[in-house]
Amino acid sequence: MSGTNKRRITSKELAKLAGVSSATISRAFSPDSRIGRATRDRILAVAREYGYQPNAIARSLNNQRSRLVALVVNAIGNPCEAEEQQLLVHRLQARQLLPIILCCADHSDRLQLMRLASTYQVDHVVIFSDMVSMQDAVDIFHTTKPIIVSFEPLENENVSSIRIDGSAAADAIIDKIVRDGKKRFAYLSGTNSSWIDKLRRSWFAEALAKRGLAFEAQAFGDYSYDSGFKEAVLLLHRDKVDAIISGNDVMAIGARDAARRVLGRNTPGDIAIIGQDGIAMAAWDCNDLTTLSLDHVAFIDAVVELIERHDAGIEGPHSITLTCTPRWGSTA
Amino acid sequence: MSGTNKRRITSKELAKLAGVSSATISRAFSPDSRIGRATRDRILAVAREYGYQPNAIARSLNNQRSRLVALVVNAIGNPCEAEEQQLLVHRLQARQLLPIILCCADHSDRLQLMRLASTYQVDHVVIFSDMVSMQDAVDIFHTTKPIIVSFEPLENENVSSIRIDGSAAADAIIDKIVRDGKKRFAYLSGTNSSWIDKLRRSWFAEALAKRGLAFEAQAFGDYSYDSGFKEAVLLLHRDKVDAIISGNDVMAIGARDAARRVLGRNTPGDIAIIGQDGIAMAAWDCNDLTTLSLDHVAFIDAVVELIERHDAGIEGPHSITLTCTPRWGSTA
DNA sequence: ATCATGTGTGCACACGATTACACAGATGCA
DNA sequence: TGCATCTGTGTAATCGTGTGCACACATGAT
Repeated sequence: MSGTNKRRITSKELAKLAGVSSATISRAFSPDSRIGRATRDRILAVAREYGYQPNAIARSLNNQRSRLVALVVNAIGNPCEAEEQQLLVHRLQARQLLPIILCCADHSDRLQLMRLASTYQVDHVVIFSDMVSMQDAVDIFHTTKPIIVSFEPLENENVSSIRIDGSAAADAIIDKIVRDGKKRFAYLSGTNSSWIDKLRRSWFAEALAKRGLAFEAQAFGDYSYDSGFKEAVLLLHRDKVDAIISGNDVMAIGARDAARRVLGRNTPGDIAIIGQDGIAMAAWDCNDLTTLSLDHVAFIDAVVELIERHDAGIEGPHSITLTCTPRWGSTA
Repeated sequence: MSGTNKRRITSKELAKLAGVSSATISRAFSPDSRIGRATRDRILAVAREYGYQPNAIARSLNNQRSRLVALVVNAIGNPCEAEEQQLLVHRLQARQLLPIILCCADHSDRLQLMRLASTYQVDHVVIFSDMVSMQDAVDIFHTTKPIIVSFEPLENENVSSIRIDGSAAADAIIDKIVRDGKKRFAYLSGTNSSWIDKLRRSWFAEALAKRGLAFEAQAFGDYSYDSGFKEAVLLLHRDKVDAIISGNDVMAIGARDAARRVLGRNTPGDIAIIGQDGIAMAAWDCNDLTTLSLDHVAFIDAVVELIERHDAGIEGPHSITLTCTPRWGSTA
């Protein structure tokens, strides 16, 4: 019984064992279907005895519903996304949905991967990555009717999206930095020019413009600690800035380390460093980062809400807007 | 054509469009099957035109191979595992295998989740979590013949495992700490008593025993930064230890912060702090942790190797052993 | 011309479940 | 009793592919 690798038993075989038809087996496993109380109990007992469980692949084929959800992410290790991924996976599993992770550095590989996932007839698609074009996604997943998307809105009946508004929080942060006397601002991008990167940058750019200021320097990293470290050295040394707005928290930590270690500058006195995301690590004692943070729970609540509407078959593209708040630390 | 949500076209419909039978369609998509060169080209052209792709669910049902792989993990955000998860996901995808993530805090929920995944006829199972009993795993996945397992070896024809040996590295690390004059050692566990936690602890315990020493204190965290911080305060204040061996790197960072911030102690002078895992963050300038590290690439190579043997149908339980090495930082 | 061989295609069934439909028996009501 | 209604079960079709078998045709050797 335990550990032996017999072939899995099928519904037809179980039917013979229980002295019923395979249709009745199926009914015993469907919560609300016409079946006698006694019959169901007997079948479930026999099923337990022989370790029977309905084959989800066969069921999916018949149902036209796979209960699989594709999650397209930039990276699994990346803390910025990991916390949200973790939450979402839990929420999905509570709804008996299984997440398939699609994660790819290269662009054409990513499209290939999305096509592969689409052949598995996934019921929903959640796109965390800012590297994928929504139009590509729509083209590939045009059968799973609406697709759930973070960030990038697209005028398409099949796309629901979550919009993020960080302008008020950025304004509050810039306000404090300016009052502290900082004058030369730099923006440290996470990618060359993704949709979300431009959006985040614009919040701060507008806050600066309102005060007659602008970014005096611009650097491009790749969202990693190392790139934050390296670019910060350049910004501080070459451009002599005294405030760095980073595209995410991890690069901000790298920048802080660079300022402290390589150039002997301290925050917030010599230089202000601002993160974005509000990951747990930002609040660690050794970091204590000032950051524009998004409520991860609210974000995932929104994703789940969109998935539920999709599941319920409510028509039309949906959109939910979330606003960010500042987290005040000792780096600004 | 783009973004419209027509129903996906089936092989039978495409057959009609291309003027062949559905069997021929199938053959056009199977790399080595007897089909005329010209016919295949024509079919592929028509398929591209109508956006046809074979339905993987139906294929899985027929094939008895789903090309799905279940990954059982403790947490997605957890950096200790995330780097390996990331690597593995890439390697799987290169082999056209799709990873399903199973991630659960609660024990009975986890079993439930594994049962759910098993109904999807996953081809392989990789268990990263030290919280799941191998016997449970074997019972649940007894149809997917061998299952791939990290860490815990189990005498079972269906289980292949990867063994980790950190004894030599632990010995080298203890050697240095003892020479530095440290005398009172504490072990900071990540879980109450998981298999891997006991194993890791034993490497250091033996190294101490060899020198006539032993752990004088023991604390239990949960692999998180916060628990490392909290438990370290107790260990340093109550037990007056001067060396802490942590079950992973993240808790070690928490312990270091606690020592520095709450009690004003510095490493490695006042106290030695040792991590385990060798995650990228350990090498960040702000951390520079001394840690017993495992080569993640080699680890994932081993996992993939086991999966390939499984795929190739090579019988028998397999096992691969990896050895750890020390990473020297400024915390010991 | 005959036969062996090889190539390309269609037919029909299998994979393991769900479900519309039909039907037998029980129940209720007049 | 006669008829309508409801309950529980079986039959058979269906979901979309893959593949063994049969067969038609082309090729080549004798």
